[in-house]
Amino acid sequence: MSQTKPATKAEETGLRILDSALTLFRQEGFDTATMRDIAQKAGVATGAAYYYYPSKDAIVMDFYQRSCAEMQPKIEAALDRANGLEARLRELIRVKLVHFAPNRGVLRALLRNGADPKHTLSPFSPETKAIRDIDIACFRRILVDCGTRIPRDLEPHLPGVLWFFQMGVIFFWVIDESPNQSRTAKLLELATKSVATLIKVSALPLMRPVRKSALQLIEVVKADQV
Amino acid sequence: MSQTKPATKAEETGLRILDSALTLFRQEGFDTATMRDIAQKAGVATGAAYYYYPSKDAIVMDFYQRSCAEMQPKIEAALDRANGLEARLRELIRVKLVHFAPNRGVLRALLRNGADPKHTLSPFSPETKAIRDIDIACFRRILVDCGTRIPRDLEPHLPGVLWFFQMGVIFFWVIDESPNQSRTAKLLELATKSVATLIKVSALPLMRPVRKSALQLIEVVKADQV
DNA sequence: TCTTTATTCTGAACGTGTTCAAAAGAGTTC
DNA sequence: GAACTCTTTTGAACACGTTCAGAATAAAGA
Repeated sequence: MSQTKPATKAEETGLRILDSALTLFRQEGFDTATMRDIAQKAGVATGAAYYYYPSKDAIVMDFYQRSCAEMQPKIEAALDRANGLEARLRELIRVKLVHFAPNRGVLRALLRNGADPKHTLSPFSPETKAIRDIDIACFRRILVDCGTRIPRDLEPHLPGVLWFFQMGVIFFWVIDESPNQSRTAKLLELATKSVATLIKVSALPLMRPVRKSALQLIEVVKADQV
Repeated sequence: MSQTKPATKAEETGLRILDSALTLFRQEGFDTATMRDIAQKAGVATGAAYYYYPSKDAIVMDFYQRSCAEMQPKIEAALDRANGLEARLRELIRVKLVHFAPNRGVLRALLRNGADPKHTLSPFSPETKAIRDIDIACFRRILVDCGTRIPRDLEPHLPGVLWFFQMGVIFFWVIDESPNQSRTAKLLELATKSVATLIKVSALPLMRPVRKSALQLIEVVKADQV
């Protein structure tokens, strides 16, 4: 599980706690696995876990941050491999789902608190801003030289909107209990196609008023996610 | 707060617990108010609260159910008052926001677990199905004689989609910390207008393929919300 | 080497939601 | 009224996340 070499002893203990936690989360779920279990499995006292992580949620947070870092190269590869707006969008999201797949239950704990930006977890919180910015940058990269003309007025907001769309898909995936999450696969297929078409169509001169309305909406929604 | 006459003594105790809980929830928030506080304020032992409510969440659930029942007449009035698809949709949602306003924090606790249908709370859970069905029926009522032609293929699904849209607005409202939730007001204005336009446009013969795509998407998403 | 300081770890304790065996009432039957 | 059932109420106890005063260990300076 831990791919980095443990430099110091303390660092090694921290990783052992993280690994124990993730293993238990996978085996019995986030809620069932107790901090006492995690500490015991890591061979330390209960309190030690709190020396490394300020809370149980913080473990999930750390997992999330590490996952996003690990994913970056895979995402680069996917974007090189795929051509065109639709394929790139779909593959980018697919990479994330595949990467998170073994820890789907852990991710559920992360998204449990929905979009409440006041909660530490939640992809909208200030704590996750750094990750969010990197993420959104990926969506900006999707758009350059993708073969689809992006309307000037829409362009600066589109990465954020696509990121939001991605969050919707991930959210759906996390609570999707169909065998092998096949419904999410279908959704991803259909939804990316629709999104790509929508963007293409929105570039038509006739669609200017529609774009205007959409932009107004985006403005209102974005106001707090500074 | 309690408007119904307490028939039996037990019923009266139950209501006292509910009232105490809601008062404390409003005063100090759902998390800060403890079951011990609630019981004490109601003048009973801690365990008594659990004789009437199986859990702290269940109190919020009861509040939600009662609220929805109380709201029904107000909704009827709003639908009589308003004409046209857009106005009806907007007023229906506005009635709900106004009614919930004093207990916005309580509703936040309800929506905290997002869309996880496995959680007892959550507007998607089996426990809330009854309320959901009544709610969706209201949106069906919006559509009849609203002056807008609804496409045949879209018509059976539209009430559910509008209900979902409403949930989105409520969710936004619950986490909206702008003064007097003015951002939600703006969002409601813009979003209902867009939705109404979208429905009108979707009726054009030219839009048949777009409708098809949308319907496929709806099919996939609806599969679990039996 | 022997202090002194900083880091790492311990385990008891707190407050929380929740459970439960048993007590207290309230009705009903003889 | 006494015995018996059913409903209501109690308060101690449990498991959990979390805190914290202090012990153990490591690092640094004399």
